[in-house]
Amino acid sequence: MTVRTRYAPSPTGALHIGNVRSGLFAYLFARHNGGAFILRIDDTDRERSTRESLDEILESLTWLGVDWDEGPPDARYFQSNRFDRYREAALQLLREGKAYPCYCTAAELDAMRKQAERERRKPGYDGRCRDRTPPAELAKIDLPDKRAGRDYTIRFRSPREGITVVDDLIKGRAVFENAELDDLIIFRSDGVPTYNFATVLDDADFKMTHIVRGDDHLPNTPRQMQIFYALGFEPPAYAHLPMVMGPDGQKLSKRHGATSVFAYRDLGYFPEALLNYLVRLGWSHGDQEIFSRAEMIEYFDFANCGKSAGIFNAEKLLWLNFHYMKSLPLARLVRDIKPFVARRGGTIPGDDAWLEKMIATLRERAKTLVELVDFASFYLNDEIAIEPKAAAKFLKPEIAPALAALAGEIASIDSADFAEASIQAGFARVLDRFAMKLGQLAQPVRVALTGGTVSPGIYEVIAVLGRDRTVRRLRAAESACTVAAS
RNA sequence: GGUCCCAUCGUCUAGUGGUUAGGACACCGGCCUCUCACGUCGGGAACGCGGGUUCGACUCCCGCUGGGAUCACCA
Repeated sequence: MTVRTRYAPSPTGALHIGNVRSGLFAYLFARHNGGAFILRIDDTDRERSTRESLDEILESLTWLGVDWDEGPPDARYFQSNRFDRYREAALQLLREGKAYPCYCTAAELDAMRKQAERERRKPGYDGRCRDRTPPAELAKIDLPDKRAGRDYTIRFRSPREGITVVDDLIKGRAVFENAELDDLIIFRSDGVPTYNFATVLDDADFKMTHIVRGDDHLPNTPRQMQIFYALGFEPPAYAHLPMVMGPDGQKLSKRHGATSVFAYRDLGYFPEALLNYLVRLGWSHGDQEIFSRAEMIEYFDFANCGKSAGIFNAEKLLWLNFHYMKSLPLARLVRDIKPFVARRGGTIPGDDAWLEKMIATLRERAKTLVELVDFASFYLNDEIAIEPKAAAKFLKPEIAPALAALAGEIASIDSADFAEASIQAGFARVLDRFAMKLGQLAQPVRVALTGGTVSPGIYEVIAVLGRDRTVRRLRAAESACTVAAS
């Protein structure tokens, strides 16, 4: 039997990284087994579902490179297009006496819950409408339709005796008393099926073999299995992944700051880094930390998934991003950095080959693309601002002659020969003439060229900056020294 | 509160009855050095508690404690 897994996000908000990790694991399991990965859109809640969220989900997965074999844009993979099927199945259950209409109003239900809570009983539905409709009438019951005056809900008649066993691929065996499962609503009074019902029917119709999802769904599982049975299907295998928590130990949510895939993309993270981070949160392969997509697929299995929740560690993600910053091909970085430069309204004073050289000097100093562009501003902009503190410390009158001399040396280098070696030779002559150590000259030059005291190696900076801009900045710094003196 | 899940350094984890309990992030220190980084070398840091089982438990069982999830006409 070929493995078929699915990822079924609902388009009611951004694609959350805790959530997308479940999708990733489902994806890896399918790919590892040469099976199919299906993307399904759970949009039964038409009030909250938006086109923007759908686009964000699709774009996020594409950016991450998590590709699906079946799913959008194929209309069949949207729950909102399957209402006829849900109605048919619900009617079937009604006819067979496996479901029944419930006439309790939302307000009544709410009151019942509060009452149960006061009396410290379990807050579930007590089943008061379970036998209200005689079996003979059940087959004649129609689905809810408010406009036709049928504003009741349809509940699933859950078995009250026995047990339901979930043999989870990750958590092991969990046994539930059926008496604990109340009769859940499968059709709302507005004629819309609920999640637990639609999901089961989809998983059955699309022949899912393995349900991979967060363990917050574990309590739902016995109910869903019972619906599978009632519908005449065999439940799939389950793999419940532990949750991803925020630093405070609570389920990761928006209030923990950046949590969406888009947020990390816009912060200058690489999809490789995000994927690598996510795959190691709850899964391991010995001591290995760095995984290519091919390796993830090759090694992934549930046996090496942990059972306990993990706390999202932004610093480790940052380190991974840094790792990819240092090791991705320069051509790729050139491509990736452009939108970030554009976003700052900057222009690029060179071609891709020049950009590569620039990035090469910066990549081991920047952990994200945003940082990279920040550091690159002295390369990218014609005008630089000199930090006052740096100027006060390094651009003193005494250094002016040496700066002038260096400007002359640099200016005299033939453009065909303009590289680190010739630049270093120019430095050596100035150092010799003024009897200075490199350290005494490098810092003032650094301030003159970059505006600050921190930068890549000074020869590299000059090589990338180019002769003319270097000379111009050197001369400007020289006069700044003189002005400060007078 | 009921039900279910979970428990190794601060964090992510390796470990599957006998190990000086390993790695990674973060942190601290040395080296390298034109600054900052990178790199490199080294350091501190963990088996929640109590009972069993066993010649021997981080590993198996039970209890406790702690943490989490879930109990919607949301998904």
